[in-house]
Amino acid sequence: MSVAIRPLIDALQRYDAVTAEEQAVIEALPRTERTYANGADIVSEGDRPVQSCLVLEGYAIRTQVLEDGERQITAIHIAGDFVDLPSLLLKTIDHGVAALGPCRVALFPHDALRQLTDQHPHLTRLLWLSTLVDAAIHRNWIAGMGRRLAIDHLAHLVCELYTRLQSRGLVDGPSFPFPATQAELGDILGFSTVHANRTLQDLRKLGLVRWEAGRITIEDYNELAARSGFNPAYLNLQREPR
Amino acid sequence: MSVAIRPLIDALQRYDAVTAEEQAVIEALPRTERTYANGADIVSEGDRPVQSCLVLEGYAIRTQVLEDGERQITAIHIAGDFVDLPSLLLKTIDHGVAALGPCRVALFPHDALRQLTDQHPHLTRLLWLSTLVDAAIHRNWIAGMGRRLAIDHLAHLVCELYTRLQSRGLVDGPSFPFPATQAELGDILGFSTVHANRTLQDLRKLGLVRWEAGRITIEDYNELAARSGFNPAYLNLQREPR
DNA sequence: CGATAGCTTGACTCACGTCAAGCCCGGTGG
DNA sequence: CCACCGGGCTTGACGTGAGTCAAGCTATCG
Repeated sequence: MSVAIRPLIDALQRYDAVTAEEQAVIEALPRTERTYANGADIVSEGDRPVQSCLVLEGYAIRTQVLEDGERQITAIHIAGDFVDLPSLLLKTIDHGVAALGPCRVALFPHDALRQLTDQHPHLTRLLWLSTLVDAAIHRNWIAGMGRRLAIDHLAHLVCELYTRLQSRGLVDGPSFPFPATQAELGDILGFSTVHANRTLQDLRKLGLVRWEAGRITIEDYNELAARSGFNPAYLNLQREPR
Repeated sequence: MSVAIRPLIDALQRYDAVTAEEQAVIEALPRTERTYANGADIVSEGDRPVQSCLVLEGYAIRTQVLEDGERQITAIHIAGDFVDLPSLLLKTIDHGVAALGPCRVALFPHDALRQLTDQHPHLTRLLWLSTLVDAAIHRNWIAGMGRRLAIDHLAHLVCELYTRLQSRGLVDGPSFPFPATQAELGDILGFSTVHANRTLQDLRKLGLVRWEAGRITIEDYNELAARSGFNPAYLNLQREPR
């Protein structure tokens, strides 16, 4: 039972030391576990959730559906990410959360989390920090969408995912699972499905990545990072007093 | 002296009641005031700030410069916004903060803010919330850049700015100051300068906005909001227990 | 062994970028 | 007072990155 929560503690440990007492506080949090199938809604747009959702295994995405029915994915969350923590304070949620591939999550009631923020300032800062890193990732997506060519935007995304997964021990050498279809890749990057396909092929032809059967393999990280200007500093993966 | 800090308290009051005691805590925070000229750097990319910056008057922007020298503006901050609060926890800052037009700010040392987070959980939650609203704004920019036509993306921005300024009492009827050049508008929306100009003209020709001499006047808010799918819910401007 | 979801390709269109020139206006200095 | 300058705005001509439409292909699964 206390095993289930490990991904969160490990994620926070990357930012700053989490004391044994703080770990016990996290492990004592009431929670329920749930598994969602690929594509299932975890939180629907417009809900007022009374609990927050942490990814234990797999991927969750935030999605926004626009007036004309087009969809934009605004964030990708990996195991250890507290996807829906903002709903603790942001009462109105204007986007949905869905499973990308099969996804196991833990749900924490808001009152228990709020109590934690009343009693444990350092843990609160670490949770706050995790939402600030999400915002830093958002800003990098904005820069990519506004100013990068399609191929470099995609290259940057691959570097970002690789680095985030790697920091949690979720990669196999240069390769990691990523169960998105090309239509979903388009929704992530802001491309049409056709253009997502062509851009992927361009990266393949350059010998930079392989992407098949729900798995990405990086063939030349240095070139990917160089051409897309990827610099992992914004992910704040160094341990510092926070 | 206690007047200077009013914009922050007013901003937080929009989210939830701030008690007299909490107001006193904010007013007691040590701080210095500074004024920057149009375009001046407030925080440079790569700095490790030891203080956080609140906008008192005018506008501040976050900017990211890409490998090829192109610039993307990733956020616009108005009076009452705690622009640089993330640097309290996010030790590595991968973007710059600059003045858009003349800008007056207050600078708060990090150790005082950290102490506040140790002692005042409710205030901490409100500050946290303000950074969560920033992230929600980022997600809407992502959706706009990825999925909206230029003209609707611009219309959405105008609605967003108007609503945020209005919630702080910073508009004159349908009109508000906005000292960006068209080149800067392009950097905000991810357009070339030429396209920013043409898109603006399209909005003008439709009779939806006027934009002259550093001032935006909304001529038809309903149509702007309708065509761009603007829904202010994500700004979380209702008072709720947080 | 169809059915279906996902991938790939080609042909064509269009939104937006680039390049280049001209205009307007306020500021500066002779 | 006027010539000059530069920043910002506007316009036209043209190129290109990405979208759309449509079809065929491939793999998986009941």
